[in-house]
Amino acid sequence: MPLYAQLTRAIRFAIATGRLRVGEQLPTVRQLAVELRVNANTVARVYAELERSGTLETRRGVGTFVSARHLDGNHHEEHEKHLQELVDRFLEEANAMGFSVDDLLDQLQSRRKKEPN
Amino acid sequence: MPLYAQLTRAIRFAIATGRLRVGEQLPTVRQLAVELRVNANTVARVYAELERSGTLETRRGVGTFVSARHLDGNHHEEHEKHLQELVDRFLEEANAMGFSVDDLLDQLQSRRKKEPN
DNA sequence: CTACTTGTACTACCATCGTAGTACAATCCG
DNA sequence: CGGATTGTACTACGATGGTAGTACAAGTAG
Repeated sequence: MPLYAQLTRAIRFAIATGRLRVGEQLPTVRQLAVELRVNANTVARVYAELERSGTLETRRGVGTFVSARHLDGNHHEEHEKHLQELVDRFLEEANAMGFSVDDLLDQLQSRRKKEPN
Repeated sequence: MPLYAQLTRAIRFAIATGRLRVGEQLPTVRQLAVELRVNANTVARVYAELERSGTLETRRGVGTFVSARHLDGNHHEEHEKHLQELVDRFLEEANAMGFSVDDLLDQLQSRRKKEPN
């Protein structure tokens, strides 16, 4: 998995689990780049993408921060839509492999007990 | 989505839904290539991959056929394993987006009523 | 054996993607 | 204003992936 995708996922996860809170500042593009031994541009792209999707806010000369936008109602609806799309892709793939919705449900339910997220 | 992936999926689907039965012959590599306006090699790669995974059997000079192997017990176990892997990937992605297993279950269950596969 | 049909190996080309390098622009702060 | 800090645009390079072209190999059928 490419670096930028890993980073995106990591930040999203940190926010989703509360390890990064609304308003909190993220490391500077360059700081994080050095720390991760990655080009500054790669970090910048991630920040930019997350800004487009409304999870971050960036102010030049200051830094990048966790946006509050993903708490309002509109964003919740969008989030729901993303879940639906994810499930769509999932179903399609499973379908091509010959699995039914019920198969998936069974499998998921057995996970629920093992690793309750 | 690349041609070879589309084709793979289509064949898998056809077999899973019974539109292609065990023992039945598939079009020749070249036939299908012409029909789909695709290079013969692309079709060949798909056939080869499906043979490796045990869904097809190929006999030079004769043709390619739907294998019976995917009906036996071993293959069922493998199939199960693939399902687990698929669910793993799915869970990881959903997790990175901040969804819990329960969210997914809800979403899936609402699908079950609408499009019963 | 020979002609024909089948799948296959090898190669090369083109597009796309991911990343890095460098130079630029906006903002802050003294 | 002017230096420092922030994010950003542009470019280029390397790697990978997908497809096509061509030539080959294995098997069948007469």
